[in-house]
Amino acid sequence: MSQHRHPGAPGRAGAVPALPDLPEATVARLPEYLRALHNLAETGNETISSEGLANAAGVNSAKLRKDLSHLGSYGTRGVGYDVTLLIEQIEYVLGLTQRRAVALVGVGNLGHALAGYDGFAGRGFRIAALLDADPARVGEEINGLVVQHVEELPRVAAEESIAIGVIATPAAAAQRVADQLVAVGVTSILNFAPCVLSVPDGVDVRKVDLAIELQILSFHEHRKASLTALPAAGGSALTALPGGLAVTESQEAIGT
Amino acid sequence: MSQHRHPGAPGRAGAVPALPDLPEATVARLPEYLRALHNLAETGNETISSEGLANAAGVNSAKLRKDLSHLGSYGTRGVGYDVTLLIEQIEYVLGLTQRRAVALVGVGNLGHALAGYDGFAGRGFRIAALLDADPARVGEEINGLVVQHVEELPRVAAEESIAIGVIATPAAAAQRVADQLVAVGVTSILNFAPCVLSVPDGVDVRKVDLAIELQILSFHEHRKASLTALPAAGGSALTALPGGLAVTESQEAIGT
DNA sequence: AGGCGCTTGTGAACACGTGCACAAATCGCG
DNA sequence: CGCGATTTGTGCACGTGTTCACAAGCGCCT
Repeated sequence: MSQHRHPGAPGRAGAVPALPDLPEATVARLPEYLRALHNLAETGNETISSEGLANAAGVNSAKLRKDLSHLGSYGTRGVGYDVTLLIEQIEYVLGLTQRRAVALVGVGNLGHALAGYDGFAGRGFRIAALLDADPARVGEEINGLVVQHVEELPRVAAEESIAIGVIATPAAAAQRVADQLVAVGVTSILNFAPCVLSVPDGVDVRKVDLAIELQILSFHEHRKASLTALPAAGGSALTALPGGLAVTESQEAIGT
Repeated sequence: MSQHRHPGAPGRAGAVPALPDLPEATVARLPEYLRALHNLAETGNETISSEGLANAAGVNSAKLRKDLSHLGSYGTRGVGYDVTLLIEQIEYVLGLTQRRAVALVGVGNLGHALAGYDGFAGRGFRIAALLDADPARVGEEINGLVVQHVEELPRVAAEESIAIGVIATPAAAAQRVADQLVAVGVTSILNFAPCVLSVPDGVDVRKVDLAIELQILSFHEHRKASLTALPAAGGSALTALPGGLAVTESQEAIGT
């Protein structure tokens, strides 16, 4: 039914949607656009200009247009983009038209938080299973799901057709878990453990390391401190100990 | 005091360290190298070749050498890098020689996990304060810290000389918190809320959005599925409405 | 109907990041 | 003491991503 109405099918004649292989940088921004679009839709906007959407997503408008053009975009010159249509477009490309099942391995500190994070359900994902290697944690109920032993993974994967695995274990256990996930057919892994995973070709791994993010910020702090210290030429010792420069430019922030 | 002994001071004559402004991509990898180096140090390695370290960090060895060369690196040809020295170098550049104080705002689901995350303490950071806008949460003790009301931020910032703010609030509150952080002199923010923050120039914001990571993975899943589906040339309708294609190609992953 | 203003889509220049391949440097050994 | 094995540091070519600037297209207003 109504292939033409469905967001997925590009306007072209061809039958096969054949995802254009988007630049990786573009893919990484699409979710951001999607979130901004959902906000706009909720506030009653029917169309949005590239400029407006770019602002909402925090990017350059030319970049946004180029990104959207990659997916054969459906903007109208002089008007902008149809918000609903664009949402459907992007959700199709990102493969969010089906709700993907996620298995979360490692129900420790972070795992608990992830299990309870409502941002997943709202954005196309369903946590289908919680797993842990620690028998003491098996049986615990979190957010309506019961923690199962990680050895149950093959059965769970078969039942739920798991698409994505999330690793929230300590670093020492992560590689082993990754191997187990791969063994049951998972081809996408989100790794929160601070370590490098080796996986076969065809398996995608994305890594999130909270400490790394902080360290990057630390670098910029360090750099800013060394720069502001230079003109004064005063103390290199001070560079290491920024007491409280503070408030001066805070007003600038408010102008939204 | 002891500028010369400090790892930071490059061997050159000059007094001012004057951080070379590294390529952003390099900065983002340095923490990874640092982690790998700490592992190596623990397992008793005194030196490491670029090849070895590159493997441990999951990057190309040429890239690693170029990265290290940017910070005026201290490798020895024919031998490799002195692990301890390199650790000191990188820690200096990243500004980790001083332990930076972090204020965490938003002690909900995720905030709890972050507050308890031991990866911070081990890597140069100290959570100096927990803050929340919800009076019901104020007073709660997490990991030895008592949650304070977010209005206490100015006092806390003055006492602890907060360098970095972490926002783990709902999206609706994030901009307001960011403004407050900026107002007390914080110039680096790690934002977990799914929204764009606007901050004045000179303030760095890094964003971590768990759902976005999953959506990127989802795209690749979708793409992989559409590729394996193509040879079959079966149904475009099916591609657009993937009712339950699922598992078919799962075996492919196993071939290491 | 026609013109005008606005917005998209994109060609082209530019900046940035990556990877190869090799010369220069260092160590260990005979 | 000199030679060969090894490994760093880097010049260069390439690919990717970003930004500008503008022609083409669309709707609205007169």
